[in-house]
Amino acid sequence: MTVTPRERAREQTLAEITRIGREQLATQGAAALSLRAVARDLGVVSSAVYRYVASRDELLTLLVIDGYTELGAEVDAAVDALADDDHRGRLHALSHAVRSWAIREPARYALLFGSPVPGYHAPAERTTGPGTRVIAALVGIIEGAHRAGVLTPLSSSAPVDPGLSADLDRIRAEMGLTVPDELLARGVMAWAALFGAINFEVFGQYGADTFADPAALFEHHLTVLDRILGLD
Amino acid sequence: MTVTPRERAREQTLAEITRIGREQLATQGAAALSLRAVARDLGVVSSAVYRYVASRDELLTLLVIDGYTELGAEVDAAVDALADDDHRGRLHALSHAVRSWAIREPARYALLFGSPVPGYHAPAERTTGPGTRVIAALVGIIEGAHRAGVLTPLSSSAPVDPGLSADLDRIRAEMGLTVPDELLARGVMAWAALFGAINFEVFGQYGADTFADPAALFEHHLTVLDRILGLD
DNA sequence: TGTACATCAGTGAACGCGCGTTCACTGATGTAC
DNA sequence: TGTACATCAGTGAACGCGCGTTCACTGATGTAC
Repeated sequence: MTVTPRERAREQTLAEITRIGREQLATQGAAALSLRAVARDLGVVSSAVYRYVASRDELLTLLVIDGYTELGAEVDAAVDALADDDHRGRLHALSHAVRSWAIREPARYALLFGSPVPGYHAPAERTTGPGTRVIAALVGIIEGAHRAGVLTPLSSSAPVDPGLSADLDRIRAEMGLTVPDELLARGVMAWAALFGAINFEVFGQYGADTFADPAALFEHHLTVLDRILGLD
Repeated sequence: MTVTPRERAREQTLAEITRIGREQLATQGAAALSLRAVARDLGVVSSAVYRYVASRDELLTLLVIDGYTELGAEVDAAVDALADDDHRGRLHALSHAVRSWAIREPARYALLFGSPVPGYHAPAERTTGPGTRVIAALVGIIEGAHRAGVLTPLSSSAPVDPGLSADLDRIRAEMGLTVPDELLARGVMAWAALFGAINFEVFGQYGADTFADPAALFEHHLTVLDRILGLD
């Protein structure tokens, strides 16, 4: 199984194509991503790209996987840099990692978490794995804190609807969790809230001059996240 | 100031154009919105549309305003249907109104709250007014609950960063509010969390079969919203 | 080591398509006297 | 009420543009004997 020069060249070109795709995404947005433009930047005739990528949708899929993978790696690295029992530290590290990546890579972030690209459907069998790394990390933190018994119980813990409970059972089984329904449901809300806050900031929903220091706002948001999960 | 038949016809055609634009949005997405397609549906030659709309961007702006206005009206109606002192009821009515509209009009929702349309910048002077109706209603509910003294104080109320505090001062002045910094900041997070949850549901971030009953999940999210704001 | 053949990257032309926008025009509707 | 002129909605042709994808091809790189 030696790697031939040809194979190496092929991999390099493919990597170059996704690199150019990322750039295109950044300057034009996903809807304007075009194989012809990629070919131009690659210095090659448009049809040549079809040696590497079957279609425009295939390139989008590569970019989706690429984005989820990079984001997931950064999140995991940030979380793992902290001690297992520093639950709040890990939650904040995760949150900061997502926000930093989103601000650094707004177009790729938009591809993953913004409105769907019209006419494109990501193939679940290829994107689900990389696409669930952040929520997996978040749920892992919650599970750890729960097992350590450091989550302050809710004063009034609302019982969970039976239909929802069935869904949560399945998730718990799939991910090997022990957290109770109500806490798991709060975890989902924390996840949505985190990305909602980042969406608003990255997509400019706050308005141009409303918050001079969005980082300070985000820090406050993190205290709210702690509160949602009972991590305070 | 009588309305001439010509003026009436003009207004009707303009309304027809935005109606067709809404349809296009629903089937194609914002990036694919095209004046030529609108002209086709209107049964008119493509250049005729320019009698009514200066450019494609102008049509997008009309659709943005149209969307914010409809959403704002539905939210206001839902909130105002409840008694002034039913703070939690009003918060839930607002949330349900936004969610219902988003699910009913996913493409228009995406135009307002999804990733920015590449190459298009909404003119702030025309969209800010309609675009702030939901947050205005939300903050109004919080202000009312605060004045009524029904918000349970936080066990540990994190002090707010000075830079953020300055921003909040400005907002408070602009909107005529009396809520303290920390509560106002939580209101912003509640706003982001609400839209984050709706984003995930409408944009399919949860995955195809993860939650069989998203309405039940949303109900639980509302209890978390209550908790964020101290409305429980 | 040398030759014959297979593999594969990249070429160039072509297909059919849709887009935004401009411009000179026709003909109907409105207005001033 | 009737005529002369102005306004304006809509036409049709054209501009220059970019797109995804297919296909027969050339020529270099690799492989088997």
